[in-house]
Amino acid sequence: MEPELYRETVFELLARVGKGVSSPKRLLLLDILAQGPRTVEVLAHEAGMSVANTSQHLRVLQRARLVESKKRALYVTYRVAGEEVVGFVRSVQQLAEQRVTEIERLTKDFHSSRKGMKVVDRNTLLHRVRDGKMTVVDVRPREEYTAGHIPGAVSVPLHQLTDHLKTLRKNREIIAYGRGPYCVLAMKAVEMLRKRGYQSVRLQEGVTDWKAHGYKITVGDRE
Amino acid sequence: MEPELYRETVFELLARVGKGVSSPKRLLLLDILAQGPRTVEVLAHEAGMSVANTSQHLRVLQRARLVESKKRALYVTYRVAGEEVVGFVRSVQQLAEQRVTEIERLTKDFHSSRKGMKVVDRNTLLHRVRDGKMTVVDVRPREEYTAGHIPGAVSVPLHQLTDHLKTLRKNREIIAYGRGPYCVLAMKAVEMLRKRGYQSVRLQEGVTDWKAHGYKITVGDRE
DNA sequence: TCAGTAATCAATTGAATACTGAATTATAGT
DNA sequence: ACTATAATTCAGTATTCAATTGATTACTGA
Repeated sequence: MEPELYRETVFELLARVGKGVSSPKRLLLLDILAQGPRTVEVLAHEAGMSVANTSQHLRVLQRARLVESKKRALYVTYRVAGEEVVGFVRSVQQLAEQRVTEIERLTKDFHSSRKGMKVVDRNTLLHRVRDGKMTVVDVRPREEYTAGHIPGAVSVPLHQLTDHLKTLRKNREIIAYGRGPYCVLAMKAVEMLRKRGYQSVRLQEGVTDWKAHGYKITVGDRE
Repeated sequence: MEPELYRETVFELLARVGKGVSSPKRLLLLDILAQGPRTVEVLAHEAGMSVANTSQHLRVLQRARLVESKKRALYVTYRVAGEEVVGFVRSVQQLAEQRVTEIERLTKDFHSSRKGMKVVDRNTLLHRVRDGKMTVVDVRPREEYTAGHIPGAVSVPLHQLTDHLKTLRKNREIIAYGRGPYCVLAMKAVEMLRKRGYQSVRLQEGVTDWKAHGYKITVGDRE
């Protein structure tokens, strides 16, 4: 084999990983899978795409060895193929946020278009919680909360938010967080709370980033 | 703007970075640019592709903000848009090498198909050099050697290798290195040396990795 | 101003990709 | 064996992408 052919073939294979993160849908799927394993159906639903399409994107991700699957009974469960993959996807996001200025602009536009939507970073959260000024609310589904959440956070899945309203005091600031910086759940929660007169802000990131920075997390949901 | 639309748009933008590294040719271009800035013509030549095609790939990379260009006189010089980009490309390569098993297999096949092509890692190099058992040879073009090379390495650009043969002793082991793990220059050099009876091996990586691991490098070419 | 050169742009081709909806496969429960 | 369900595969269509070719732009130096 000629060296040139070898190099060409290697780069072809390297590009597989790149192809994995070259589509918005696949990045979204990876973002969801970073939260924990999912079946194809659930993934399709959460990503808002058809099952067939999801399955095909997953095949691409699997070829790139970014995810792996396991069949149990009727269900095929996909998971990220290791913690390095989560880190890699994070690095794509960070590089993009840092360099692709359109993202910053879009985010600014988005927040100003729905004014009142305040965002808060990890440090601010820690300080205000320490001062007892804030209630931290985890809006993800119960299972994800159980799998790992910010210490002291209360589990209030988005669809149960209205029921939990009475337990929340209006004069206390509420900080909601979800899956990540682009988590629609958290955004909707904050919006809803503000509409009803609560002082509510959103944490800039989700649990993945929290954990990635070495902050403590709590597992389980028993008091 | 709806949260869903925002999320969708953000992921679209994130995917730009992914698209940048989703084509073998673009990965190759980035690999070359990691060595230092280049004009379009030079890039096209080194990558073995047409100028127009190169230019178009560069446009994709620029949209992803992975490279940036500067026009001076007739020439447009491209460079990686920061050290983070080099790190990112490295992380793509590492993830792929680690996970895409086909790469390992291919590499093994390649080396066994041209037997005698020995590869050596950084540690081995350091030890044997310390023992005075090895001559280290940098086969890249002079400018790249000047921009930064392994301490103690001699600059012998590939096309001048035959001229330099007389200065090399046959009973002394020669270790050649080039731009990176897939550097065709280094492979050809080793092959040529072995054909002429020299004991020659290739360093597994190039200067970029050497530097990335915090090892010292020497700049300049005056004795 | 004009010839020459580097780079980009525009138009085109064929190949690869994304998505949909229907057919197919695999498995569980009855 | 039969039905229901999860997932994959397939066929078809629309879109995007890679690469080539030739034209165009931008600049230099005579």
